[in-house]
Amino acid sequence: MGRWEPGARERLQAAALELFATRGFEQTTAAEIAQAVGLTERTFFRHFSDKREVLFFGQQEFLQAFIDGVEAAPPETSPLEVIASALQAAASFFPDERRSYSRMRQSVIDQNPPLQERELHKLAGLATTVAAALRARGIGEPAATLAAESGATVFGIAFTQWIRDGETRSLAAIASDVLRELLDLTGAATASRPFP
Amino acid sequence: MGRWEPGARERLQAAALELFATRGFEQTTAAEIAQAVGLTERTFFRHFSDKREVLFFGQQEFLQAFIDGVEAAPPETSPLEVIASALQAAASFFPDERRSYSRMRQSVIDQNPPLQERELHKLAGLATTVAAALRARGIGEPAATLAAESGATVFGIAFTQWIRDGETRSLAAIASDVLRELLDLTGAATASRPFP
DNA sequence: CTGTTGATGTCTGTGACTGACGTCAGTCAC
DNA sequence: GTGACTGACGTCAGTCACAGACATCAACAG
Repeated sequence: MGRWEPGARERLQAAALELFATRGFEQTTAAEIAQAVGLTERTFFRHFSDKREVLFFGQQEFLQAFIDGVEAAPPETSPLEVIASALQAAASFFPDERRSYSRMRQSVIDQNPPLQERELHKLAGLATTVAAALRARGIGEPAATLAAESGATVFGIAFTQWIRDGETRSLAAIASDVLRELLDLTGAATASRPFP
Repeated sequence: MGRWEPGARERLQAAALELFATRGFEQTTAAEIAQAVGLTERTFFRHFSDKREVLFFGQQEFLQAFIDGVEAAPPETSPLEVIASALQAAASFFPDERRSYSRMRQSVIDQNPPLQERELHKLAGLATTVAAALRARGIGEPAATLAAESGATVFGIAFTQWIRDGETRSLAAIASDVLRELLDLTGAATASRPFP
């Protein structure tokens, strides 16, 4: 056994979520989180660049899943089909067992503007990365960015629906539905062609 | 003459942008901004809820323009046509004279993650408000949110293009083009109908 | 047995932000 | 004209997020 308990980062993340959920984000200091797992404030900030990051660290695999989904699509696939593939890959990172945890986490975020800002920033980063992956497939601008941002939007709406009370469908199924709705929406507009 | 020079808020905003542009956002303290216009730090925070807000205060009219554009659309208009109307209305808030100022401001934001987070939060707030306006017109979910978010995305991409070096088209023209691209993108996907 | 390394603690400082309270010019009632 | 009132500001003191510098100590390589 080492000098310290292993998994300091994970313990800090768990303690932080619990404290944020009970006392609230602002009413919880970084020192309190650290103390709750037998560490000091300084160590907290060694693991997380700032207090908010404790709720967002470790999303690298999720982002990678999204990218993998992009690259898994066969060549010459239309941008939105690539996005559909990416959405399915990303959704696999949120199996139903994770739903209740996600719900709790999201309720904390929804109650704190600073956390919402960070979440939006992460989502924007995702869109930027996906856009780059699309460009690497030969898709030009602004199509790549447009498709990537639309994918992020669809994912966000689907995720919100996934954690709603009473929702039982899988995230993959919901995401597929939402993407379909987006196509219907724009399809309807394209059909009538009232745009200059 | 009063005891103090009038327009404290505007003077603070101007000084802040200038200092952020020269020294950088992190290297500029709120106290320095205040001192630059003969005020104290405490007064700075009376005008702006936090340091970042000095760059974002006063966007109420812009948001209102967007909403006005939504409400100006004739009844029974398809969601994306409503968005097109809103985009045109919003674009009128950025005449060409404002381009160079916007460029400077954006370059400051682009260099500072905390400012980017705030900007995304404001844009998300815009989408939320527009979605509510669409729902008030009888558009259901998720169509309303989807359309509003797409509108925000289009505006964001168009604005980025409007700011680019060498760009001479008006924001309204660019926004119109980007929206057209979005329709082409989804239209192409809808045409082949490869989605389940 | 010894040098190095990695994760941690300790100490100390800066700057964002807040609450309580004091100040003073203009304004309005009387 | 005088006094109460108000709005915009200053002063003071405090909390907390975060960062740099340095010490500590188990583990591990040699």
